[in-house]
Amino acid sequence: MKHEDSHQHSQQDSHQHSHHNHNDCIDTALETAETLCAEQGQRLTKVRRRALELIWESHRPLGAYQLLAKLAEEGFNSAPPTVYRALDFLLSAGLIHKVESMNAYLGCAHADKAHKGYFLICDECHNVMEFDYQDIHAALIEKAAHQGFELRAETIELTGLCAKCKEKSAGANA
Amino acid sequence: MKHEDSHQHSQQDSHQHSHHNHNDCIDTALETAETLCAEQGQRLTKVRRRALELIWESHRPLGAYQLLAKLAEEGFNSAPPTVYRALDFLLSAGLIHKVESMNAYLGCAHADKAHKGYFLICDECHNVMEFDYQDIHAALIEKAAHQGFELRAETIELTGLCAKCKEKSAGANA
DNA sequence: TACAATTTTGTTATGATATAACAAGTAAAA
DNA sequence: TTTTACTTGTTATATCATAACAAAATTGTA
Repeated sequence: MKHEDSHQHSQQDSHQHSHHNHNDCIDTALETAETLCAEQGQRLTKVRRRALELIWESHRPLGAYQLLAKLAEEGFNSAPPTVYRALDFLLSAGLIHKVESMNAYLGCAHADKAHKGYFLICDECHNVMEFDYQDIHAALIEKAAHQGFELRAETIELTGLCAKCKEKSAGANA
Repeated sequence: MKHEDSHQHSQQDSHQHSHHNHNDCIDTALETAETLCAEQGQRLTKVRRRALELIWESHRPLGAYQLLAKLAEEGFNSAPPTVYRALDFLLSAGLIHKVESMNAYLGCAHADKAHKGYFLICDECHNVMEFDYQDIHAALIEKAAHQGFELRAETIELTGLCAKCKEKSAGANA
């Protein structure tokens, strides 16, 4: 069974933002974004670029209006279409994912790879891990095809308890 | 590879409701609901029961406000909490599923079986098939566990083109 | 450059989905 | 029958998202 890459967006378990530094991820993501947009003749404008950065800077999936507030603080227009347009752009460029069950948006860690967004979402700390699982993808395609269904997009969102929170709650019970 | 049951909720491909008769499904679902609620000491009140029926009568996942309108027509209270309370009850009893990517609700065809709702959603006709796929379920549990994650719930929503719509569009191109 | 075409952004308004909070009613248990 | 738990009514509001059209910026082209 082939192994898959995974990406933990946060290293903390409280609701506060803090010193966690994943600047490398952010830088990489932004560079990838620049490259992809350039290749495809897409314009990564100021507001789109900044929206993408802010999404990456968040340790958790970010709601549209949370993002809008951050943008507004920085002098961007504060009307909803501003943020939804940026989100639409980033989504269709494959630079972010929408977590449907949270109505929130998350930076995509492998925008260059043409993949599906599979997520593990912790009920407790609300951190989200993205994972890529080729076996499941293949099985779903096969399964759909078996019913004559041509698969185009997948929403795979798994909720439960992450390792840290499981440990913590076990500790609390002991 | 083991096979799984599936359930096609609609037999038509237009947006209109019509003579399609899945009264048997509805009757079975309602009986199951009665039984399950009785067993668990839950009260399937008038509005909850009627909400469940209306969801089943729909050929597609039903939005909360669509359902609310139908209930209101029949003399039930027309304020949003009425419908959301009924939906919450039915969801937690496992009698319906929420399709997150559509913000809509669907009768659950195997409420008695304790399963996950996996869906195939046609982009064209918006019909939804529920399917149950033990292999994928097992693989997901294993995959999550491998990262120390304890899985509690799964949202698996696959979109694309159903057999009928694929046929139709092929016909149009010929 | 000047012009047209295209894309992006600004702006106002509204639609769609969902919940908070507290009062009143109803059914079940003691 | 009184208490308790649960369910429903009611008003208000929070949250998520888009329609429609005007203005500005960018790009392509003569």
